[in-house]
Amino acid sequence: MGNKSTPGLLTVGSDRSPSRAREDYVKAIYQLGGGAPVRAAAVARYLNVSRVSVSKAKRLLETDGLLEAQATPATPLQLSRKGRALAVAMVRRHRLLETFLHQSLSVPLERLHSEAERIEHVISDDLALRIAVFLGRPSSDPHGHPIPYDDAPAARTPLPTLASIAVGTRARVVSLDDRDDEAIRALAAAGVLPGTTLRVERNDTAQVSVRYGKRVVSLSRRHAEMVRIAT
Amino acid sequence: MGNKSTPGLLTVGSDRSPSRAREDYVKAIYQLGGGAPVRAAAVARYLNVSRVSVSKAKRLLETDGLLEAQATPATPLQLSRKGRALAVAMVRRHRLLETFLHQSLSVPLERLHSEAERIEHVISDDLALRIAVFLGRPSSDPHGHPIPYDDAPAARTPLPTLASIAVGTRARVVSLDDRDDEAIRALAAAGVLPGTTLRVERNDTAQVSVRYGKRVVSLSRRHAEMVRIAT
DNA sequence: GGTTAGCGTTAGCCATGGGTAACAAAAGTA
DNA sequence: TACTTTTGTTACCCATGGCTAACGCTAACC
Repeated sequence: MGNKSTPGLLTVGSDRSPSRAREDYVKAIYQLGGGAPVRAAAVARYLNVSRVSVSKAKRLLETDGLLEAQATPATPLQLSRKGRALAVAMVRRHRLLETFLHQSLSVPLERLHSEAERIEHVISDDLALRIAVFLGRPSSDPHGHPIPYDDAPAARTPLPTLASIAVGTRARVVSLDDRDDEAIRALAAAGVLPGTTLRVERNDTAQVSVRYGKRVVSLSRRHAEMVRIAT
Repeated sequence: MGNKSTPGLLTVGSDRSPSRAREDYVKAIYQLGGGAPVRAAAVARYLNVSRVSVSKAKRLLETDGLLEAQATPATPLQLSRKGRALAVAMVRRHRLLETFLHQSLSVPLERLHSEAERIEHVISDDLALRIAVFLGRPSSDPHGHPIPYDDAPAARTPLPTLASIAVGTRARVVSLDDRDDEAIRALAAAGVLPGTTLRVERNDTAQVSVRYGKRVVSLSRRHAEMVRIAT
């Protein structure tokens, strides 16, 4: 019942089933580190759970062979080969689901994440593949994130965000962080979507203004930080 | 861990999350009684859980307002208006999912049930509606069961089964019980599918033989009991 | 060096889901 | 009516998920 759920970020969903919890931890570790070791406390913050819960989950995940055994308790968490494969499978399912929900069922952009978040835990890999085929094996989801078809760690070159760009620079929007409904709604309304090419007009601590074509829009810094771009 | 799971029947799935369990109980009560009161012991048998678990679930369901309050402990379980609405929504989601999985993703008939069984607990009503629209609001699922679009208790006139028919009678297959993979596979292989018109050639305690067109197939009595027909 | 902040762990509690054993009350059956 | 089976309940146990309080350790910070 106690579900604090910060502003827009990941809300684990109050419905914890055993396998669902494991998958959430594995996913979190993967998202945070992209293969690299992650501090347990970071995972706790990310998932909005106590450090204690992470500590307990750690044991279970190790038993399941999803986590590399730790040398000392303080060693950062590292996914095992199996854990990484599971994480990538989750990401694949998530992005395929988002793509399907958006393209075929017209689910609005800002609702994709939460809807996919629940379904991704219950569909089989076979079903995910069938969805991929149905969609024609799309290479990226509606938020601009690449869809990994094999278990490769998905070369995570962290692109710069719109907030980190100097005034005057031209950039192409690559992807939007999909976990914040409100931000997505605002960005979509402003026309800042994957594929859009724009130029930074202003960039101060509070606001980032961008121009594309004839239109100039102001984004809050928080929103600008959720936009990944390529120059 | 202890999951006995009888032959092919409903296997609750070891992944019990709070809401999932509630929905399974409500669905079971609905499927067994079709609106009429049901004995708790029957529910226990149907879901492969102990009577104790049902007894405990009863309290929770009453608290949630899904069950009508009982006069005496021995009173059969009866869904409340709210419980019935939930049950019908579950059935609707289940059948829409099966239809979509079969028609769009070509998931084989005998795997539809278990796949839909997991997904139905995590999709929103809005999503179910979108799927319905996507499919053109089909009136029945691949097993021949009607899809309820409103919350009407879905007039359950229990059709006779193929096993209860006298030799020589002509009948049209209306639906197949979708919960038994093995039976579905056998029936589909034998060509006994919703829509097929056939005639009963033999009907004894072990076997039921039917003819359709030039083909004559023998079905085990158990399988024949899973085929609902109209004469 | 000392203080402070952050991290991971243990102990103890709550709720949910599920199970046995045991028992009294109902329902069937002879 | 008397005996047997079925049914629902209570008392206890187990595991999972999560939480707070409290403690020791480590690593910055002054």
